[in-house]
Amino acid sequence: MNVTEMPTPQFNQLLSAAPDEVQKRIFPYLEETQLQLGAVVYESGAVPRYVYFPTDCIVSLLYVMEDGDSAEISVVGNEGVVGISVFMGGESTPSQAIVQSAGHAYRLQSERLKEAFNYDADMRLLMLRYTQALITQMAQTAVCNRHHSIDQQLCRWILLSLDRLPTNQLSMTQELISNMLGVRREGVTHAAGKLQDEGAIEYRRGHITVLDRPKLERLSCECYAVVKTETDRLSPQPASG
Amino acid sequence: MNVTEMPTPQFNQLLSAAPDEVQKRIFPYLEETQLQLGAVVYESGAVPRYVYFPTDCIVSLLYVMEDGDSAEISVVGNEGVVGISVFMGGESTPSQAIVQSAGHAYRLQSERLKEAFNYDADMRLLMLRYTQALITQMAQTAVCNRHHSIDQQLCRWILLSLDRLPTNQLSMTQELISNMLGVRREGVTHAAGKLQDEGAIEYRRGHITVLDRPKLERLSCECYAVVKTETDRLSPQPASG
DNA sequence: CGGTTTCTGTGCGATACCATACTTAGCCGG
DNA sequence: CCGGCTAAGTATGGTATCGCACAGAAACCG
Repeated sequence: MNVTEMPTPQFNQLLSAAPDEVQKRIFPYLEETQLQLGAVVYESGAVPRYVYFPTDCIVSLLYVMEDGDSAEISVVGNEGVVGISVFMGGESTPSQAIVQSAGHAYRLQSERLKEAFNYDADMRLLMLRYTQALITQMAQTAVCNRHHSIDQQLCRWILLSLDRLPTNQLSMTQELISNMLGVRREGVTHAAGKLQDEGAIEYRRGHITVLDRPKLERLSCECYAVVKTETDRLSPQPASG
Repeated sequence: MNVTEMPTPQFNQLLSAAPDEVQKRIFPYLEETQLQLGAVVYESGAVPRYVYFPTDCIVSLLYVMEDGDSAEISVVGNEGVVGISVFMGGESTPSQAIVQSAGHAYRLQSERLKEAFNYDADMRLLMLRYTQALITQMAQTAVCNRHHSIDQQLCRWILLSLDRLPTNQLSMTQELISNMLGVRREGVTHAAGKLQDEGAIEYRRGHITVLDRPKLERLSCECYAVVKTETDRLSPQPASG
């Protein structure tokens, strides 16, 4: 896939799996957008005017605390949508959505998704099953934060990101990763150094290349597998046509 | 409230706020149940046959890891329902639900809730808004696990429990609390000792009495307030009639 | 090509929490 | 009232992570 070209809406799994009738209704209103690294998709407490369906970008849901410390709650790629609070009925959420890996997404006016959600039972099921996968991810993040080492969490984080990208390379500084994991930058340096020594990854100034994915999976805690399995289970079957 | 008597369904806020028509449909099928401390309401990965609407008990959603370590993901009292995966469409979840404070709940066959959910848009909104509050709680748990001390987390945990009980006393051993928080029992002993020295709580063998709630709120991290505010915001207005 | 910025590596002390082992104390049943 | 059990307190040492300070190195930019 040439990342400078806008992929079609089918690259987002939710849009792709949406019922035909819903596709007819909302596809005309989808707007192609390019999301820059670090862009804030929505702010904490704000009512999002648009929801975003990523195709080749990654958006992180982040909670930023009063003292500026932060922690990633979950991550959204082309398997999902940013802005579930729109159809969950709460409008806003206390978290923030920021672009973790630049790329493209389709945006849609919140109201249009809400309509489709209320109008079509299949669409609703699709969105709710995705939401449940997201819930699993948040729950597992809580567990992981409690019990696992930075090393393990870094593995989990890289793998989750990798699953949402077409390449085996992440463009991320250790500083940014540390913000996501909610740890010090030095901690990430240390963990990444170990992974490099082990030959699992290679990195240089803002770029991580995964060399040995199986090794990364072995070094990760069980949290990655749990999230992955549950996300797959709850994902729509790839459209046969 | 006499805890040996079964409260009416109205003691659960979701049942109480359910649309009249839904109440007519499902109330006849509600079954009073008594939940013992430690009872497993549903197992990880199982498809729950019943959902539970607590009235004066507390149920914790817990994740238990391969090595036996555990962590509480969120907590459900009379403001909510245990078994959201039933209407979210995923059927099962990787977490476990266990009774953290004994008491009563109404149970309902999962299918009946699912029907009501699909049948009635207001009911759906009610359940989804509650689910969003639950999501906030999980997200905040993740953040809290990452950044806050055991002392702060204990305060948060006591306050969240207190909000779901009619008294200012919790019947909990430090051992159980440590399982919930995912820390060692000694850590809880230490933190609880400090809170007692400060005059915020008093405890003896399995019973914690809150003496100075405002102090507890001050000693807690911001996480409690965030969850409380968001839960209140998303809660149904108390039925006027 | 040289200067500047940004990213990464390292060292050091502080600390919160863990693991283990053991002791003390409260509660309950006989 | 006395044993026994379980809950809670304490001691010691180890380790992961933090906080801070700074040094080296790669990319970038005129």
